Amino acid sequence: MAATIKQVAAAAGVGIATVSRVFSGAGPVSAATRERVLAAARELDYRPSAAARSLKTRRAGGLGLIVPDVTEPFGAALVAGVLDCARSLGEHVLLDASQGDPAREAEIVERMRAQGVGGIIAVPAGDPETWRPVVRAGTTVVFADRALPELPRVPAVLTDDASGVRSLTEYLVGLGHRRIAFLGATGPGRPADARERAFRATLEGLRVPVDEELVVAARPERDSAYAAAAGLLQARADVTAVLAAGHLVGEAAVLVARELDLRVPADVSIAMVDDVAWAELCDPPLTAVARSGHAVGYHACETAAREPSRRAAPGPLLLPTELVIRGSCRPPRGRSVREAGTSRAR
Amino acid sequence: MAATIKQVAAAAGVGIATVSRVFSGAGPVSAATRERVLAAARELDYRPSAAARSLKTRRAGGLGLIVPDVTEPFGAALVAGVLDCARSLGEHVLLDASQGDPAREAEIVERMRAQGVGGIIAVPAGDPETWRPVVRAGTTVVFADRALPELPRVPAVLTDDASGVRSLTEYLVGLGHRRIAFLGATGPGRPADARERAFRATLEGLRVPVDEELVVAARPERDSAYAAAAGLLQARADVTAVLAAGHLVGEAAVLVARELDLRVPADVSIAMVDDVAWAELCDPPLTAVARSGHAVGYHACETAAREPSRRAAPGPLLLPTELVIRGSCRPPRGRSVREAGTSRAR
DNA sequence: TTGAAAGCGCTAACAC
DNA sequence: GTGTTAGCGCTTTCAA
Repeated sequence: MAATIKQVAAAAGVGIATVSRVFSGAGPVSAATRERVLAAARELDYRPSAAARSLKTRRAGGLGLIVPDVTEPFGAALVAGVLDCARSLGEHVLLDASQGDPAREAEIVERMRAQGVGGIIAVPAGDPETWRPVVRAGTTVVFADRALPELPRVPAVLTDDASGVRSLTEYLVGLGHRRIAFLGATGPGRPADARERAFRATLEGLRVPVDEELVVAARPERDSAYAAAAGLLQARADVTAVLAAGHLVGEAAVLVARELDLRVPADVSIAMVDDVAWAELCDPPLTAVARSGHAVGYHACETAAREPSRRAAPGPLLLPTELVIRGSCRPPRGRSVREAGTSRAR
Repeated sequence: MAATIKQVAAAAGVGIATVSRVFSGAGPVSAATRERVLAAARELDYRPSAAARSLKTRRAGGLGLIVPDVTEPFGAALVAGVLDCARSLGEHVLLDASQGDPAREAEIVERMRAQGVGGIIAVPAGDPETWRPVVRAGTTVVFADRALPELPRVPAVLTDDASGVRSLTEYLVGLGHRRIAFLGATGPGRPADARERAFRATLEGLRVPVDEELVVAARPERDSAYAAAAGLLQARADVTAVLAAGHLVGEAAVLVARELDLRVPADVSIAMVDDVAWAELCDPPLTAVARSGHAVGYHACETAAREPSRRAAPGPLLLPTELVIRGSCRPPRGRSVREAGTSRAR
């Protein structure tokens, strides 16, 4: 169906090598010849075969992109970032979703390798064994939004969640909160660890005791998030603030508070990590830690395209987060900011 | 780097054709030989080259997917649907975002064709000329979420928006509303036409006059949506209900109502098309027309994979929508549902 | 500056 | 059942 290089060559009255030179941009071709070739090609609707080219050059090109779930706002933004960067690089992208399942991820990686992608950008599902052989085989791999400690040599682009959680925790404590619940979001691609550690560390730094009962974790599903939030808020009416470590638990906290007739922020303050669209639509709008999935994707793609040799020093690239203060947090009932400040001082 | 079929053949002590038979699944191979080949392949970490295969078979495989924006909830769901289906088909997918720009779309299509994809699924940006040559060249094309009237022969998978809007309009009128504002969402991939037409038709069918001043449209950006909603609600305090034809205008309506100190649903009822995550988190939760992007993507992918010959009769596949009633709509002030019913009868 | 020719790794006839 | 062989469309020496 499609025209081949041979037909174009014949039509233009030149050798196939010349046509190849015109299209691959390499090698010298006289302007006149180039014109003739281009005209013939246009006439025949010729389109160089990517398959043949990559068979010959042994690099197929294209970037593989693996995210847990394109439906998650952060994942979608990450994909958009990669797409934007790939576009400027002239690369195409192969996308697949791992659902955070290592077995599925392994399959996807396998297929992408067979496709001959020039590099893979992934939010890794967790199993380092999936990646070790890939890296060893020389395929460029860049981790995004999550790194695997077992593979410190693989470049990674992350958001600085620890600092985001620290800011948020300090903000809450500064408002006067002492009994702050931490709703962790573990699961695929998102072990609560970093965020939870940051929460604990900040509290300790501020000399606020960590109430273990108030640190809970949910799997990344609505049900689990809801159960965790409900269990927490029902059992402990003395909680004055909830720090949700992800938008799913944030959503759950808002819903549970409403169910329990807890007014936000009069009865409980709520804040979360991930500034998703609805944070602003909530009533009151939710204070959140914003992190840019687009930036993560864009930088990951840039890194993947860069020559491995001229890459930045090892260690993940940490992108900043931003604390967006809206109306969902207030000093705990019966205390003003001032009193809170005082009580912190003593 | 990677092992070739030749090396595997040598290692297994067989001819390359045998190895090919084992991996392509075609042709008879004795169990013993197959085992030997598989073992050798595993040993060498052999992976058939997709490039060589598609060069030979002249069908590269893979599906191209073009959406306006992966960041839109509906678009993301559509992508997820395609991914799910492609996975079960054993196909990979090439993704790109057109931003609803025909020129960009044309570029993307061009690249995908060069890649030799087996079919393209697209939410078309609007220019039929992009698609005509593709279709003529014999490439499988399936439109999703939007069809091009100029190309009636291209299979399409759509949601039945007209019926969704009709249900919603009837619901609102049934509640007693007469001055219903329609906030259209035009723009990339989403001409308000179908929804607006359904709105008008339903109103007319119900003998409710259409107030032209209350039918406005916004471009699919937050600013434009907000401006449209604000202009409408400020100019016409007598509006009792807002039907937002998309989640962006829905969001704008909620925000503007809050800004204007309009209580929902006491002062205005609000409902929208597209049941996005925040609809349930709003206070009150928003009544919405749900349509499944996942289903659209899944079916589009199935259609693209099906033999063109054994495809269903022409005409788009219409997927159902569902009216999800929540708390954001109520009879207009000073009227009960009963009165409203009465007034409708007269 | 251009053309001829040798494959890249694989599949599909066709022989055995 | 299995091996041999002829390309698929392209890039890339090497000569001319």
